[in-house]
Amino acid sequence: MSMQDTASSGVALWRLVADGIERGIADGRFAAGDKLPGEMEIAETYRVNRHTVRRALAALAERGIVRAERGSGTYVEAQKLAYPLRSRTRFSEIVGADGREPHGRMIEASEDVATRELARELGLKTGAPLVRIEAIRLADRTPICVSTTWLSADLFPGAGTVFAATRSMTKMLEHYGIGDYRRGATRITAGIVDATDAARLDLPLGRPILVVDATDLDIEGKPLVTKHSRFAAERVEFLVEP
Amino acid sequence: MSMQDTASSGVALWRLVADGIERGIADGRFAAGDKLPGEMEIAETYRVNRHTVRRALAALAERGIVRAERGSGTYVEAQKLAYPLRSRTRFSEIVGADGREPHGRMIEASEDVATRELARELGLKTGAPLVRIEAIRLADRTPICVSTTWLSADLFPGAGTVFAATRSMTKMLEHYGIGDYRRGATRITAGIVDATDAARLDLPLGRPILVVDATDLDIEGKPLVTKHSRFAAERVEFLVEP
DNA sequence: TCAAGTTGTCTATGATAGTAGACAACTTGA
DNA sequence: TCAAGTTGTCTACTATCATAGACAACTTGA
Repeated sequence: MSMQDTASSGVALWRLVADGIERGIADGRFAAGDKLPGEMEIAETYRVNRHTVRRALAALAERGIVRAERGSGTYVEAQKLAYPLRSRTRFSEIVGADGREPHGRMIEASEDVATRELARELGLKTGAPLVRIEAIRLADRTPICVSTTWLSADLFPGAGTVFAATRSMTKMLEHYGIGDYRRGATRITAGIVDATDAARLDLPLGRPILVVDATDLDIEGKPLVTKHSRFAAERVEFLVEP
Repeated sequence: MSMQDTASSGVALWRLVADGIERGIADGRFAAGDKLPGEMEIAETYRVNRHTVRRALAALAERGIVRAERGSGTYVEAQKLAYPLRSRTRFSEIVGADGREPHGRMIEASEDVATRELARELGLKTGAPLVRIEAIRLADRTPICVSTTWLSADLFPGAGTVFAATRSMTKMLEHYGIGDYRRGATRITAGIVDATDAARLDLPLGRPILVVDATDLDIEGKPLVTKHSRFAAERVEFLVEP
């Protein structure tokens, strides 16, 4: 296939190759540490020029998924981020412990009112005013999860602005005088990524996600925030320790 | 956003715009028959050049999803023709019920002899003389299907000429004294349009077609005609009712 | 009838995408 | 040591992608 003799789909060839290799890693055809086929061999299997393969591998290397070694080969880097689920769960600490650099960014903040479920989680009344924050978290340049966070608009006025500035849930809570907090109940399910999250997580459509619903409590056990997070399943591994 | 100032994702801008518009149609923000915003307005909402919008609209028009009218605007194309598969299936009635005007036209008629399969379908002997009719059916000006019809040359002499004049299978059968008929077995498969049918259906090459093989029977259950029809999949939706 | 707004077409320019070939630099195993 | 195989880099060429501006052709409503 070439761009010259087929109708263009609007998706670059190198992207198709990169997605193919990434899928191979995600579903275990290539394990962490494995050597990928040579660039020429990949080029032949995809019927594509070697330079196009190199473009695909460069994109994967940029995201830390593979690593090229001159003279030797290209190896699968992608070890899943080990994400322990403890009562004290801080994204930045977990990523830092993995030797990677944590980043956070707010996508959107808005006013909302509590549904019955949200009110129960947060210990508020149905219809109580809430702040809803959509945020994304990354390790190095790789998106790990997107999460929707709700918290009381009465207790945390202007929380969206504060979070946008601090880029950290922990620092945002400190701003309101919350020195420490801990994880309450955590529910884990799985699903398929939707189009919006796919774009945010830089995932192809149809990939599995880990869905985590959790509420953080203050030291007295009073609910502070409740979150609905979607993790790229292929980039993270939850560790539940007794 | 432009290819110049952001890291490329490997997905063309026009494709993102086209996907966005298509999603808008799919989730009902634009209904069938609606006028889309002007090209300039779309360009502004997506922060993109008008030519890029035109590329996106061209791709959608190519697939029959929108239709541009010079000087007026770009409109969401009619929804798929709902085509119920009942024992009494008349193209003209189905199209009329959809508020559109049915048309038929003979492309070609020729003498033929029955293969074993055709003979079995029509209750004739292998090698029996047949009339073969190629015809096209349209709703308003949109081609819906092309079909090849075989019927006995002994029972229906000059059928090709009669069909060319009446432009209707029902009227042609009336000419031979057949007042009513009903649909026998119907087999549905799908395929890719070939060059000949593509030209007749005004379809780009590579588009999917619904292939229907069916035999019509008289009121006593005796086979009258057998047909091999190819429907433009993007213009029709079969409804199977219990 | 006419002005405003719409799609269609043309030219032009620069950045990306993809192919092609050649050679350098390096690793591995015999 | 050496040949084979690997990744890295360079040049060259073509097609596509995206932007920009101008104007033609057409529709609509006042």
